[in-house]
Amino acid sequence: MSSGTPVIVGLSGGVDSAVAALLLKRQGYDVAGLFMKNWEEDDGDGYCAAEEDYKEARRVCEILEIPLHAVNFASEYWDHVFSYFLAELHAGRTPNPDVLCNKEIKFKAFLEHAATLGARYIATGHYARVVESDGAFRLLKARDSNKDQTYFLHALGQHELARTLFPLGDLNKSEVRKIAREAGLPNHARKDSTGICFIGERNFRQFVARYLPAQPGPMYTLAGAFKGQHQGLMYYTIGQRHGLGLGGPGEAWYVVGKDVGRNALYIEQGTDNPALFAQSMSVATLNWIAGAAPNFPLSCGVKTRYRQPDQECIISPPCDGFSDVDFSIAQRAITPGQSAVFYRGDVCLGGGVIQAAPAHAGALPESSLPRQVNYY
RNA sequence: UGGGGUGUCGCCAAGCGGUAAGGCACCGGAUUUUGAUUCCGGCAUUCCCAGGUUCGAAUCCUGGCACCCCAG
Repeated sequence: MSSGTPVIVGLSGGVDSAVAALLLKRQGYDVAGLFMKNWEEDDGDGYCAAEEDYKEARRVCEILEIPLHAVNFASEYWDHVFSYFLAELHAGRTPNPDVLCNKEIKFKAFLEHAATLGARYIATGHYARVVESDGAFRLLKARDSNKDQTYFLHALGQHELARTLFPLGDLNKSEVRKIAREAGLPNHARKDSTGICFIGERNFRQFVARYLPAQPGPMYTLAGAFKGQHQGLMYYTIGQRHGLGLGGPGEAWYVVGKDVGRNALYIEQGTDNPALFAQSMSVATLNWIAGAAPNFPLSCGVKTRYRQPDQECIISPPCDGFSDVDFSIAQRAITPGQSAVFYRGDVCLGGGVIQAAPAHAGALPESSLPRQVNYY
């Protein structure tokens, strides 16, 4: 069945996508690679990271003896991912651009482009699994629980999963590197990439400052005590410790809230400060991978951030697009703008964007509640 | 210019004659396809200044200087 089926693999220059291509080829697919450049470097680092990635992708294709296509989705990336990223930051929230990047670029622009090239499937080096039964596709966590990336894939749907292969879903990272090494792939020991996808690892504050100029403002405790100046609300996120510059007596200080209207940052002391914990949250822009919403109330697991163990929760029926999610155990630093992703065992059900979470102690001033941003 | 108190890393803060704890902040690294969190490492040859006593002082003595409090 796989024999001769045309597949296009998104090649980043890293080990994972290279091994994905290798495995598909071994399985008999008609494999071609595609290198995406979605970000125009202009920060004068001397050399261009994308250039290096492209070279690696080329070398991989030479060894695998497969063709390599290249495409530039920089304008799509800017319009559908980065502009949202900036708008959310501007609104005092903490966006997850990679979730949107998957939805809008890798599993949309790329998927459509691959179709025009004649591909039946696209494939990536994501650690995740797709399983089909009776025509229904389910997204499952990767076998390597340490590398599972379903968190970033929760915004996909049936249309995308039906056309996607994740060849690494049953492998551990160490096995992937071993396969790469034994196959003589030059990038077998290349360091895992981090940072925003296609943009790369940056000093977050310096990077954001190029698009959203610093607007210093006051820092207050929830009781209203002035503690100093912050550099700009967009540079901080809930639960953040560093960058406040506050020494002195007592425990470390953490961000517990923002007030965009007053340009004020709220802080409290101690990693376990009650103001950092919430028993529930509201989630919007929900996507259900199955294509239809489940029955509510739904008892399931949830991640409020990448690599967090699943937490027990109950999802209430949506109302005007918002669902309340109650935790069994209060959660720390629930952050508006971040993704809440729901699971039942290994099955990723879908997820949405966190809107707000009432903290245990010290309700923030009303004006500090983040406003929702429309972006879909 | 009477009395009392205090001056140790950017900020808190141990030490009270034996050769400068710790925390916070900051910097670097690890972890990480967001942002965070977390973890590891670095961070005062020097204790307000100047003399003195002592084998040896941040710790004792003398004299300055600075700040705080209470009285005027």
